[in-house]
Amino acid sequence: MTDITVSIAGGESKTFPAAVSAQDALKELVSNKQRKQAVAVLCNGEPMDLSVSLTADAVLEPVTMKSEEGLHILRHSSAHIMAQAVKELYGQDVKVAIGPAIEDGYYYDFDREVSFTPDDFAAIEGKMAEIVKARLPFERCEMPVAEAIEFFDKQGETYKVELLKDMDTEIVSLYQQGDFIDLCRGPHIPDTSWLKSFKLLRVAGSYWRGDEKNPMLTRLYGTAFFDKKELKRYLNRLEEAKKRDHRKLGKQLRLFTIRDEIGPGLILWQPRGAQLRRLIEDYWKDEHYRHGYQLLYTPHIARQDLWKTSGHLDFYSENMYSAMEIDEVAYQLKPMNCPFHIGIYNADKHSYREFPIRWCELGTVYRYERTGALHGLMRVRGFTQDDAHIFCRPDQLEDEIFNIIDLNLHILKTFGFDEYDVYLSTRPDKYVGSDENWDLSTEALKQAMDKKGLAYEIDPGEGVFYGPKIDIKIKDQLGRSWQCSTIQVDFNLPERFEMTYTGADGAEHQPIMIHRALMGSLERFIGVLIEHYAGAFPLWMAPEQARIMNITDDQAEYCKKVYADLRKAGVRIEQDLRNEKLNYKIREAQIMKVPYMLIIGEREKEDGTVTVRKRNGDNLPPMPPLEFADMVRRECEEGIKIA
RNA sequence: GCCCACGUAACUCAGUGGUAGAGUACCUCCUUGGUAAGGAGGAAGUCACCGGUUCAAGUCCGGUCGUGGGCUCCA
Repeated sequence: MTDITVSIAGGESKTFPAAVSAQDALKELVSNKQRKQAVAVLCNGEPMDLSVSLTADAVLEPVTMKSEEGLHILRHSSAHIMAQAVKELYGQDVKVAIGPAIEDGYYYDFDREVSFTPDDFAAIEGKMAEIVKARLPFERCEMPVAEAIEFFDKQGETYKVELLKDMDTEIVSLYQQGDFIDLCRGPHIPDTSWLKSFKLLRVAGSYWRGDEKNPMLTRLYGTAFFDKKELKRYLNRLEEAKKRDHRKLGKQLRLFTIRDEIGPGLILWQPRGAQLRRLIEDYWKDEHYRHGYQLLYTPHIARQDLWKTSGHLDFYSENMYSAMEIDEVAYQLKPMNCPFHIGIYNADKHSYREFPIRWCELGTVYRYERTGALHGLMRVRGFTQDDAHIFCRPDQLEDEIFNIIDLNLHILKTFGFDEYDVYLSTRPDKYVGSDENWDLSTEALKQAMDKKGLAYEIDPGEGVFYGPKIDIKIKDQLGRSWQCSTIQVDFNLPERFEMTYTGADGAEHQPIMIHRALMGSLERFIGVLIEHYAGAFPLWMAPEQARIMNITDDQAEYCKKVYADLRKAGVRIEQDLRNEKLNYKIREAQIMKVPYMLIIGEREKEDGTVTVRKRNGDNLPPMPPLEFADMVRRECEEGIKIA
């Protein structure tokens, strides 16, 4: 055992006997210097896999360098170094705003007359490398807010001044490396040389404090890692993710297209995409029927008065398309399906004995989205919700929520998603309905999730004004999480539309209404599916399950017969009988991610068989065509999970 | 909507003021080849749209539309 020399941010170091643990050594070093925060430890000159951060209460929290928190600290420091580089390069032209670490990296917002472009990256990265090489220590100091305001005001850093003015503490901490001093809570790496590998990634605009009334700043995004290999792995992952991008695959696999002459945010489903969608829809409808739902169809427009009654004109008009006049009456495109389902409810008188009523519809709605928000299939202007409305009595609420969650998770699982983030959004400041009802239904949502064993976070005050809700987000390959499922209790519409049922007591009561969508919208869900499977869909939802191909023209007639037989047997098969080499045909089928290729040469023709090549390159022994059809059927049945 | 970048053939992209290009796809011909691209030829573009600068604009400037990365919002 050798003695250990421990160094911390600011450059202090001390040698301790080997018997002292690094943690204790550090504690002593830190307390001696009365530092409130420090991070990272150099032990005998080598980085140890340990760092610490001290909270204001001087509680020592060891953090491994390789941990999320260690990485976070590194990236935060990298943001400071980037800001220093920018200030050194562009000096007085630039005001700094804020620069936190985020998932996968960090950013820093700048205010500059001329925006940055990726062309500036090389210069900034070069300057950062110089700063790293200079081994500048990160030094912490504290000062009263008033003093800090004066300090930053003198330098014209108006954003820092604004931040300081909003702070309710008396003392703030500043961090300095080289000549660059930034308002910061810390902690940071001991000195700039700790930043071994970093890269600027992109430039984007963002509003000061996220408010579009504020000035637009230029945001530089970057990332940093403890070693170059990890950075490389990260950049490779970004490349991989790009290859899975549903917009790229959607084009390559001929699933959907968006065209200027049709309009932005409006999806055209090509035959393969339409096939995929139909398979999903069929599965969805069958599963809903099995779970006691009834299917509805409703129109796309309704009289404007309907939207007045529903409150959409008051609360949602920004998202609605302008009215059209039909026989001197105003009509509007539907942004939601609910009022139509309520129309169906109100067409009859109802008894408590009918409940729960579960009505579902693949309902296409149109919502105005700002051009900058549109994104492939993920964010569009016309989309089809897998909508349902459940009408029930208060005592049925919890069971119904449970059933919905159960069906929800089951359907997500069938599509291969078993990881998601779940949020429970509670009563906002402005709301309708009684407190009693809110408490009752929030409790019902909680109970149902607990019963299902579903872990969730609470989003306080984020509920819709008409009721609490559960949101389930699934993550795509780029790490973005997409809200798909949503379950919302509604106290508003039953009231507005004067919905009633006759209770056991013979009196009229108001039903509880639940809105829910499991996939959210078919567009978004299919977008997520494309990225999830990188376009290589499981057999049961593959638009083209098999492609038959001949080696020479001599097998063309046999191929046509097998093709016809397999189509009749329910296999989604296409044929490639072109005068091309087998390699060429396989390559094309491979690019289109067709699960099975049926290869037909003289041997297969003689024996009346097909040779099956799987998408992964494996071959199955030759088999009669109908045996292949059975195999496909069995594999599909395994894929479609029925609950 | 806002900031930045981009828009050239069906697709992927080159082309920095002087006669519109490549690869793939498509069509024709040759080739009949057993597991990821055989060969030759042909057709294909109002360089997103509108306006301006210039002897000359795909290229420079302005506007419009669209796309991408973000901000905001959301299924």
